[in-house]
Amino acid sequence: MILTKTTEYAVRVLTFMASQNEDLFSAKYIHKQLNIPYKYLTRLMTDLAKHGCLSSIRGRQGGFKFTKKLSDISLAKIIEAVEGMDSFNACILGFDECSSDNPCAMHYVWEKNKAEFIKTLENTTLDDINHFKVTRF
Amino acid sequence: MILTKTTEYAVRVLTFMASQNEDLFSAKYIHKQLNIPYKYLTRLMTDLAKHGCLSSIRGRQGGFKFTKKLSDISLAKIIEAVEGMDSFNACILGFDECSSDNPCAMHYVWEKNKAEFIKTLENTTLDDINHFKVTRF
DNA sequence: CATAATTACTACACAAAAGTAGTATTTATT
DNA sequence: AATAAATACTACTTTTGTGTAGTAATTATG
Repeated sequence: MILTKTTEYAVRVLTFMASQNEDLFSAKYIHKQLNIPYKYLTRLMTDLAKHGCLSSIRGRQGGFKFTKKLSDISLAKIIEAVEGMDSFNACILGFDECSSDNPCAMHYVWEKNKAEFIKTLENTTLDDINHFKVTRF
Repeated sequence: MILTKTTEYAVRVLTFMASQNEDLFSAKYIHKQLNIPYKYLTRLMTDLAKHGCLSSIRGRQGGFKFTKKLSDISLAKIIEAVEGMDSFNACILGFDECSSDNPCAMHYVWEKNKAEFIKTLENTTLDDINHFKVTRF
């Protein structure tokens, strides 16, 4: 597995929102559009709001919206908000410390791919993704 | 998360065995050396044997050993035996089908890294790893 | 002011992964 | 033949991630 289910949801929600020409989105609406379990989704979005990926507005006619620029929200930030980037920064074999000085069996192999991947996650923002071809959320 | 805990164990066990100048290894010995829960380990190793990564020898003085060449056992094979390479081949956002024709939001971003990573997993064998610097198993 | 529609919170239920325990089976040693 | 040491199998327990349910708090609308 690469991303947890919850992170999948988070990315789908945020990229979807970014792709629509709307300001405010209710959890109910997103639930219907993306078919993500409603209650689980509300908790996730509240969480994303707490981590600064979104702003939430309570009460009737409330919902969620971006207040940050889309170009300031990277995939790495989203992942960090949900499962944490440690999933990727940490040693792939689970050792507490792992470095070129004291490497695990996969250190060398994973080193390069990891650096590339993390760089991509850090450099790719919702704004970038908005310019890609995406046919499903 | 990249690899499941069980896959971590599998890689640690096999790379460790490959690094030692021994023919036969008991689960008990590996448990002591690598500090992996004994019962869980025996099940895993039996499983690895069933998938052809190892051969098992029952009875007193029994144990596990390689019968294939180390250069024939790739990381991809090990992962396939435990969690399955689908973890990596499948769409990173969990869609059943995902292609350049019908891409998810991360398709483009993950495409290149994924290809690289999988190629590395397929091309790197226990024999290769044996030639790397590894200080911990 | 009452109601309705929304987010926020809390507790529980379910499922999958990880770990534990006990027994059966096999085979070398005595 | 009996014992000991190993793998093989099966069932159970624990932990974690995912999903469900109900209620509280907030705020626009009538």
